[in-house]
Amino acid sequence: MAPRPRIKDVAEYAGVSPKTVSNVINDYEHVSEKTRSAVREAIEALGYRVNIAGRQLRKGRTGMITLAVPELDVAYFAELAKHVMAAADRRGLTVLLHQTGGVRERELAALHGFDAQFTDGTILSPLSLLPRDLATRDTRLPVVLLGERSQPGSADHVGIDNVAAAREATEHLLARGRRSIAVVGGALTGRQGTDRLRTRGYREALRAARVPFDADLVVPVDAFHWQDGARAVGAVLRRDVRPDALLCLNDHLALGALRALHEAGLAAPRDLDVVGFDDIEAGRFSVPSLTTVAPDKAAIADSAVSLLLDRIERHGTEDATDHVVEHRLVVRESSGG
Amino acid sequence: MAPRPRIKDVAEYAGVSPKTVSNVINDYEHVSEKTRSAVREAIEALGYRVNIAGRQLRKGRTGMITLAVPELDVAYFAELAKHVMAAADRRGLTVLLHQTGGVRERELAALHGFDAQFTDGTILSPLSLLPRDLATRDTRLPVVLLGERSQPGSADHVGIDNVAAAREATEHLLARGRRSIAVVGGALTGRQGTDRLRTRGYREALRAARVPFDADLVVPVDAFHWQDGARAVGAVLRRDVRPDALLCLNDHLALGALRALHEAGLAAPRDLDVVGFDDIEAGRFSVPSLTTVAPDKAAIADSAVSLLLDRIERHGTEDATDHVVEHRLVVRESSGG
DNA sequence: CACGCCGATTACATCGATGTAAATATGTCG
DNA sequence: CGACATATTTACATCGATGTAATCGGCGTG
Repeated sequence: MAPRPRIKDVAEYAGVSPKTVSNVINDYEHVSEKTRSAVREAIEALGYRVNIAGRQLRKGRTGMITLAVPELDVAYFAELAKHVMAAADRRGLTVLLHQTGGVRERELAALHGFDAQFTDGTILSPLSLLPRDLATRDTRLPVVLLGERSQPGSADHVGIDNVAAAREATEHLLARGRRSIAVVGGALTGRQGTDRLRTRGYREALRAARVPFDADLVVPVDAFHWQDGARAVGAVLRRDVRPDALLCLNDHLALGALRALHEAGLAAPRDLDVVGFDDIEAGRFSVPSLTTVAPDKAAIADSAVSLLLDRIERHGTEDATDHVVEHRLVVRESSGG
Repeated sequence: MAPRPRIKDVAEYAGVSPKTVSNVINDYEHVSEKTRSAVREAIEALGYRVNIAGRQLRKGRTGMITLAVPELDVAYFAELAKHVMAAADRRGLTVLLHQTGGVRERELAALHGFDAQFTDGTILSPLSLLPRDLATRDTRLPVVLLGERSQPGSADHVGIDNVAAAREATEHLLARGRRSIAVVGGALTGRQGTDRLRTRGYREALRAARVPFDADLVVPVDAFHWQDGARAVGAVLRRDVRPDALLCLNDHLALGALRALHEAGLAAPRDLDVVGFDDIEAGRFSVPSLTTVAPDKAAIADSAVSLLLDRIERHGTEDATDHVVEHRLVVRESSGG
């Protein structure tokens, strides 16, 4: 098996210097039409491809960015990844996709590790990262954070207004006459994560409607998967008084909850309402279909990529910015009967 | 902003040669404990990180492989990607994930394009690739195909026995007394794709049970998404005689079908049975839960990575092999009343 | 026809890390 | 103590591509 041809081989084949071949490849303007086509032919004939390592070593840029999300089999992240790849593609970038499992150590690796220094920058959707991890990060490596806003000013950030989104969802349930609304996946203490923010929005809505807050209705979960939603329903149903609505902090939880409710002989919206977050495709086709807060994923992806590219190109030392993208409440069967 | 330190800077700081630093980084055995720790300190002090481009240029391998799938928001591929990443991780490889959209041009790019020459090898799940695309491919670039077996012998391949799987699923429906089984996503002609093979298994089961085959029951779809399953149900229900079972060639189709049936006032398994393929998580939590053919995704991922690694390391010119991994029928509510 | 100009092409150094082989240090044994 | 084996460290070349600056060649002009 012949080794891969190098630029030098192409040069010899075409009877020119290596640099001329490079000039052709990079569309340098001062190359005569004749040499240009001769080189093109040589490239074709030898099946030559640029060696990215060599180019990167010389140029200092890879044209690749890393997208690090907790898990791909969480539909929200898969859908988001799709948008990010599309946005990157439009700008001539390639995406290296990475799963962190939501584990701090691997989120750190996304910031500092192999990928981070290999690609030109990182878009990270953190779950466990601590504020100090960001404070002490190597600012030479461009980063954009999605979702959680760990520490204002520590890095560019893109996300929806989680407090407002949760408030609107809760208002919707209140407007339907629901008064005992459980927050599945909610959190009162702990890190300033999405769960905290959404729980705050929920409380704001309650207060505005003068509905007393009951800490018992905040149901914590281990993770944001289907089975956690199902388990949470188990816990909720063991209470003396059954809530009349579930505000689930993502769609997987909500869909798992719908399933568990079904098994318990209950149905939304007949017996209680169910609302989720993320607007994943499964929620459009579930029975009942799922009311959800739909973030503008395309806008998130687009902002993230363009912010990152700014940082990369400007070696940006400007202050970190915070981009808030649109969301809207999509009312479907699970709270719309 | 200080430039990133190079190995040379570390060497100067520690008072040794660059090569010694390299030796420490690569855990070369003959380095005295004293220099080792001095170098470690220097690395720490300067915040040094290996420059992958330099290393790769020298070593010739990237330690990265490409995984190219049609779409990440098809749950099966997202779940598969997760397994592939885990398998790669165990072998010290990083995965570059790529979406082809199922478009031939981009599947070709996965074989020959940027990624293919950049990473050490490619695992490709093709949809539109033609046999000749594989016949003419550059065999210097290691490739493993998943799912469709385009052309025996053209490249290593990993998949389940689609014919047997479809036969078993059909036998299951026949055993439940179903006699009019529609194949949603089925195909009688066209490429030797998964759909063809599964349709063949379906027919084999019918023949064995002496149930006449009705070509009208083969319902083609545009794509294998939820909405296509829903649409197919619309078509099926417009027929004079309603089938008593739907064999959907993936779970998304099946779940879309369940939803459409619900809207039509029908329910599985009461009015008809529904079976899918892939065993995606959504099918475990749907109402009703979904009977499905579960491929051993972990095994697929593991075989694929290890086959690819073989090719890479042995510059394998051996004949292409074909790995068949296990599958099993998981019977749930949608055909288990 | 000599000169200057500009477009086309090339020689050479360089990006950062590491393999090779040689040089140097350390240790062992008779 | 000297010879020799072994352990540690180093100089140098190299991986492939491209930026810099120098060279080459053709053309118009005085």
